[in-house]
Amino acid sequence: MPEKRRGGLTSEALTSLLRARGRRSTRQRRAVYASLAGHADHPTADRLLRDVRRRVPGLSLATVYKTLEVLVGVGAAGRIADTDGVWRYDARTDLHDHRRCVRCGRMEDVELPHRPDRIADMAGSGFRITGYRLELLGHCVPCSRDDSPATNVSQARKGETE
Amino acid sequence: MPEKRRGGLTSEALTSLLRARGRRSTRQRRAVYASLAGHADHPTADRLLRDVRRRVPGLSLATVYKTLEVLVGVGAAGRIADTDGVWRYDARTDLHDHRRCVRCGRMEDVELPHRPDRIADMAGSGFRITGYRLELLGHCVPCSRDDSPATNVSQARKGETE
DNA sequence: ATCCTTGCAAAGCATTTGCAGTCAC
DNA sequence: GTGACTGCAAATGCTTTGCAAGGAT
Repeated sequence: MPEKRRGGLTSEALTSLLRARGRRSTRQRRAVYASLAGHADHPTADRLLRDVRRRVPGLSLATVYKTLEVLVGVGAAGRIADTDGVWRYDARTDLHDHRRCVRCGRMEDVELPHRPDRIADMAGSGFRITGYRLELLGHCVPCSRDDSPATNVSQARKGETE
Repeated sequence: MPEKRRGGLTSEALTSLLRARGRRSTRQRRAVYASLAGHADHPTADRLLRDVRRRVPGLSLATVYKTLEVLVGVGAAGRIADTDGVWRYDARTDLHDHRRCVRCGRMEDVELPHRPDRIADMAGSGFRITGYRLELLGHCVPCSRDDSPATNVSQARKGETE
């Protein structure tokens, strides 16, 4: 389902960005970025590997991780700690929130009507708030059709209590 | 700093709860729970091990994990996925939010004035919201005194982009 | 021709699991 | 006495690291 550009940088823009930061533009990096930008959800490194390998056969998982670190470093990607302890990546680097399906583990962007600055008031007793992280939990559209097999149940293995 | 009961169940109440659920009340379980209930922050399994070992010398990390699983199972504790991918535990099981110091990694409870049901409106396009997770990020009081050495910098190692 | 990147394999961590001995009931 | 629990050690799964060979500039 992915592979369609969903915004993000063009291949050339990515190359410029990398060079501007003293990093090289390689086939692997362009391909990983293209795949990431093509995902509306927030793929894990492993997911990206399987995806990109169709175009770059020899690609290794270590390279995916190293590449993602570079992409995050130059500001072309963001890294999100999922509640199941796995890193997820995102071609969007602006502030936004997420929603995660507790059944299949899928994580998507959400546009909240009010990105509250009110949050700052929530501090309390001297804590100096610099940001926050909001994750909505629930059931995504496919998983709401209750009996259909979960898209990717394996990703939902560890639940969170709270 | 910890070891003072901060609410939570008495030793007897914990024993009753465990028995009611068909589990046994052991020295290890009571000690782990007592330590957990004595923490205002949200300790990791490793932190609890170091803490409880002062009272129960031979305690193993595996037992701490198994115990925490049982405590969560009987509703005596909650488990929170930290943004650095490490599990943290909490003797509070009611709904509440957290704030985390981005410098020392310390995570504490926050009482938000409005535990919004507004959140439910944030759904969008068929996503059925069942809950959410809000984590305020910032600098805790000790870490706000900028030059003081961080309480526990090691816990802050992995940052989050967003 | 540099020296940054890649891919492999091995190492690191937090967490989980298997199993014989031990303890709560 | 029995079966659940403990502690050790080994296994797991994700991520990182070391290093020789390869590729971008």
